[in-house]
Amino acid sequence: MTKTRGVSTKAFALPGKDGHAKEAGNLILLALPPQEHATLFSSLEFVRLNLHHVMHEAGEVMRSAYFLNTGLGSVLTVMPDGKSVEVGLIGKEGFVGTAIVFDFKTSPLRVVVQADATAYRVDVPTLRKLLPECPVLEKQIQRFAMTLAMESTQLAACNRLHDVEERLARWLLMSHDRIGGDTMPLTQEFLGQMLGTRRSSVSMAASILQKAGMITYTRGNVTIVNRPKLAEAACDCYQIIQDQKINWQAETR
Amino acid sequence: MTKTRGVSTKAFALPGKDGHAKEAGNLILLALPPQEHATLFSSLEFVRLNLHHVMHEAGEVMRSAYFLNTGLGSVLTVMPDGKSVEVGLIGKEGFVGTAIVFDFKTSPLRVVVQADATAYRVDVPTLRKLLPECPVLEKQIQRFAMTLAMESTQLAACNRLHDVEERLARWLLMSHDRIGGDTMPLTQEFLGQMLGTRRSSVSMAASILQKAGMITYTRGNVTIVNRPKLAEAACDCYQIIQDQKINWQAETR
DNA sequence: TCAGATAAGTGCGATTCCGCACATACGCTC
DNA sequence: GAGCGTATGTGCGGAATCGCACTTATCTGA
Repeated sequence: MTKTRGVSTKAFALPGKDGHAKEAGNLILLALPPQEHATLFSSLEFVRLNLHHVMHEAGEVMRSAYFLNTGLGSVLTVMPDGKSVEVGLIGKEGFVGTAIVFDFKTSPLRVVVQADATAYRVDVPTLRKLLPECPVLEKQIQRFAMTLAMESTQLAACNRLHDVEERLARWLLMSHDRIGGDTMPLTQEFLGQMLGTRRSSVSMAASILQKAGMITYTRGNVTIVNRPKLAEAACDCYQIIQDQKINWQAETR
Repeated sequence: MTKTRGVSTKAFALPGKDGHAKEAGNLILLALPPQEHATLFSSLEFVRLNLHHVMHEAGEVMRSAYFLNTGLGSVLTVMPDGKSVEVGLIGKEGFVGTAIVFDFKTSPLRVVVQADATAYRVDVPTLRKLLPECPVLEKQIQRFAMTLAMESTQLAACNRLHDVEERLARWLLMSHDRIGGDTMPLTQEFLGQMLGTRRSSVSMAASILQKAGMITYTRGNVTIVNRPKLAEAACDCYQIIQDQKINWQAETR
């Protein structure tokens, strides 16, 4: 596990489905006061989520919520014609199912797993029952929801104003930040859905980044080989989003 | 005042700066229970906001929050180079300053007034002090914040995937919904900032809509003359956002 | 080892949008 | 009503992207 950015890395053990203790990497869980942790404890189920597993489907009733430990999830707006655009990324710093905390039953967004992930899952009815007893948890999820919302507004502008190559570089950096290694399981088709563009546009852009020595890729895998150079190719949006999160993390009443 | 969509239209009087009673059109205020209304009462200041007045500047500390009665506000993501994209609209159904309720001091978004507006303004420190005594208000603002966030994700996809003409039509419909009359004070330059495109692209698109008999416009003013036809020219996003809001309004635990 | 499935490379015409510039038209003020 | 500031119309070449289709490469499993 990598650094946890200012939050205690002291992991605690929770029981997994298979009876083995698992390490919690999720930063929201790690930061909970002991009594809230104790309250949640028995309701969390450790799960492994496969690549492209759909955690929430757009418009459908949400049945589970997830605290990711490893891997990451993509939040997508899906159009009636099937086209999609990514509007947010959720890793171990966050929570999948923010709308639940505001008493909504459905969400218009799809959330899919990128890279195999591990998470603690909780049933929505259970979570609703426990939330009143966990004010810190509720507040943390709410704040994360707003952080995610702000990220989506920046991505909205980025997707409107910047070209594919810049956005691809930006996207790779954002994912790289939340994944252990330098190699990520990605197809160009998938990247097209994230960036809201054609696969062939991704192909051209990826080819340019590869020739420039920033990345290499083979069928279904992208490896970042020169991150600083990749950061130069990305638009400012990457840094803007980073800075925003840092600012907001620091801001408390 | 128009219909208030399922919320009691019984207006209540609040003292204005000039001592005269003003009518509250803001739906959140109207739906408050009497005791919360009483708590807020004396802290609200009736204000008139001029066209293009900046209610919140991106990145700056928020000093006031606003409950709009008439007119509307645009929420914008602003890029370092000055380009901008609209990511949300706030009218009398909402609240300007949602981040405050989650204990954030700043917001990365600019909120500007479109069409002259009237609002109840409250100082941020005062609001923070009163919120613990107003759980219904807090919950309502939080839910509105999420609704706005979901709207922004749909706009993100729309701005990425649809062309200027469709987006312009969509935008005019959305604004028309929240403004009393059919004529709106809009320049093409302003519309370009909303849609994240060049003024001249707006000029071309507006010209097409005018020739098709949907709108007319003169220097700084746009009038909608055939709304149904305009709705046909807009992308599905208009209807999708409408439906989402209706769904979410109905959803309570 | 071969067949089928899936991923990636490439080409092409059409379209949209870009940045920029300049001309024109409108409305306000003196 | 003359002049000025601002809004709008329009044109141009170029760049990015689109939609589509076809080829090539790679992986997988029978």
